[in-house]
Amino acid sequence: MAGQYWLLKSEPGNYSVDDLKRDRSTYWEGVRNYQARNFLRDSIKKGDEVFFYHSNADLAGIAGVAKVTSDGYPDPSQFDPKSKYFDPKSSKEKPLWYVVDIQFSEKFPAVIPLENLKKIKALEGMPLLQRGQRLSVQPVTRAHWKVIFEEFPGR
DNA sequence: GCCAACGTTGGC
DNA sequence: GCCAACGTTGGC
Repeated sequence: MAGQYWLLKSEPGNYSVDDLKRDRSTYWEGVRNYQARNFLRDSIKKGDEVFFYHSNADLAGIAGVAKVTSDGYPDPSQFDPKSKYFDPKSSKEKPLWYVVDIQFSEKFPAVIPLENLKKIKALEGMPLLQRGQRLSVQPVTRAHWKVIFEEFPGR
């Protein structure tokens, strides 16, 4: 199957696109929502591409692009009592939470603000733009992915 | 900091 | 299994 597209949210105060650019790669730890977990465990595959989204930021919006470099695997932080993501309900035999590895691809010269995305007719129906939606891992259709690059050629 | 929307927990 | 209470997310 051809590569799929996703949007991953991060609070830049916690981990920003600049952090990813510096690190070059990371694993997307700390997702503790079952719907998002299912995407990480079952759906996201090595080779997929993701928008790096800044949430809870001075300027909320899409900040860059990254590439997925692994399929989902158990989130190591859930087993670490010292981690803020530690989950005593999880076990190595039956892990609850998953991560994928991602690699830096591109930082946009300017964040594409959520506000601007909302104005684009062709993006209607995109999960990100739905009222009250707060899923931190979301699928992005190929059509929406393309529209965003077309609408913001210089980003 | 506010608060609406949503997810999770736990008593029954 | 219901649902109120509580906690979290995230835009503003």
